[in-house]
Amino acid sequence: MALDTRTTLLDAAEHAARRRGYDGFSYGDLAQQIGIRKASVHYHFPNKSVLATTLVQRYFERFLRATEGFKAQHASAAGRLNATIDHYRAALEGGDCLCLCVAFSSGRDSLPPDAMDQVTSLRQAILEWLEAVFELAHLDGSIANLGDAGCEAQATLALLEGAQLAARAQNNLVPFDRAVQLLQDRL
Amino acid sequence: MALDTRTTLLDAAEHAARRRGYDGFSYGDLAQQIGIRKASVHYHFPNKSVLATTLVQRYFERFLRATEGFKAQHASAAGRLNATIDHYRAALEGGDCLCLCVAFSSGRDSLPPDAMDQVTSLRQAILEWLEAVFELAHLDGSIANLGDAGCEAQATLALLEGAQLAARAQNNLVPFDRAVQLLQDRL
DNA sequence: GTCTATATTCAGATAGAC
DNA sequence: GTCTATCTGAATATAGAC
Repeated sequence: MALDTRTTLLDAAEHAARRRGYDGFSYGDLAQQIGIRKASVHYHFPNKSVLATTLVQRYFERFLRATEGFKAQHASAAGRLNATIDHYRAALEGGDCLCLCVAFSSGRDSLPPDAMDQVTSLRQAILEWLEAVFELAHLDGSIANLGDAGCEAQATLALLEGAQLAARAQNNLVPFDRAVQLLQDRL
Repeated sequence: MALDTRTTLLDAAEHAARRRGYDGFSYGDLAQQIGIRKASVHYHFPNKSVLATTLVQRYFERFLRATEGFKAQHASAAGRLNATIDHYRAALEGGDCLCLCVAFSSGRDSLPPDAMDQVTSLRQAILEWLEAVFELAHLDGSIANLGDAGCEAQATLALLEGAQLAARAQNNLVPFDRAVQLLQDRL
């Protein structure tokens, strides 16, 4: 099934953004990668701000679908947290691809405000998901050594994003796995 | 005491790099900020790669001096870890300034290889410092709920760097404080 | 929808005067 | 050490032909 140009473009842009950040890819790069001219990229996304916003929106929707899947597949808090950890691990693609939230947060000042607002919303949604998981854990007892659900959520998101940075800095998954091991030991 | 131009330049560059990443500041920015022309910046640092490498080197030396201070001032593992957390908190400067390691790691692909090598070394030194702290904790018992020192070190670095990202995304220190609270509860 | 051609702006960098 | 002047390349973006 051949994808339309717009989708191919979004895929290429997302991958580039997650590897090199917002400043790190250009319309020229994207055009060359998918075999059209950069003026044609402007036909699909009139400017880079629109492209970035669309990118985060699509990423956001995918995240919501993913958590719906986790809820359907895992009844316990431990199962849902484990699935979330795997999600962040898989996003690394072996070690050189950050989650879009990390890639865009660190370059915050260069990101167009519209796109940054989207990132903030996404971040909030991730925190809410994690907080719900830890609230469930307080009921089902599937995670050891529980603290306040809000703090656990903030700490877990920080751990996952930091672990991604570490993996990327070394270009392999070992630092990620070591960083999350103590959390997984509680499951 | 008036600083020499070179030092003023390094200070401005470090601040800019930690706010906007490697791609996010230019010789023109620096020149304007300190009131000289950009050709004069090239006199002090012939190219941006040299500037970046110098920046990380200086940051590295400062980190080593900081940990020496922590060792002198705090005999317990808990005291040393708390000082390290404070160090990362202070580096945020209220919420819009990342540690150089985070700022440069996320833009890895655009960073000149020499500078990236320096970042890798710095990262390694931070991990060794944290690992030594957790090894001491195994002896002095000042940190509760201890796991393997290597994993604790990786997890702590990830937590601190992730907590910085969270604080920066929201432009205030609250997410940082919430993310590290459970760790501090163990001290 | 995609192209050529072009405008504008800005980046990193160098030569050479003072 | 700092300046003016200039080069080169690349980025975002637009106009208009096909």
